[in-house]
Amino acid sequence: MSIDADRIYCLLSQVPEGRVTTYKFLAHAVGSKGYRAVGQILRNNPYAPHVPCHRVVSSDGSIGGFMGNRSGVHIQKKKKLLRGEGVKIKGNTLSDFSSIVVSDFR
DNA sequence: GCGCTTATCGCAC
DNA sequence: GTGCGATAAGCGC
Repeated sequence: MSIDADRIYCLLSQVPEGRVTTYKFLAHAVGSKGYRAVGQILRNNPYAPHVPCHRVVSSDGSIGGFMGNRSGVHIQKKKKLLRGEGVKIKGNTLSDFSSIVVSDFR
């Protein structure tokens, strides 16, 4: 089955500020194991600012990478942005990730 | 305990 | 039609 990109955007859209989600759960939420596919959809991001791709992190709580290449220093800005929303970031990983990760969309 | 490899899905070329 | 890419999980050493 295919991952409904619209579903990804919908779930991500309902994630409040100061909270993040993981590729694994997003993929699982749509009923697929295409963890990478989720990132791929976010990579194109047709919904742009409506879909806070920087709010999506890896299952380990690490930022992983955004904008198609983790080399993007923009990640640093994202981390700071998330921190401004109430998300504490440690290096390349979320400190309170386990406390802010939304693993239950329903 | 840490590292590398395999599996999986979507999008771009 | 093929290849690459924002990951995840498992197996090996």
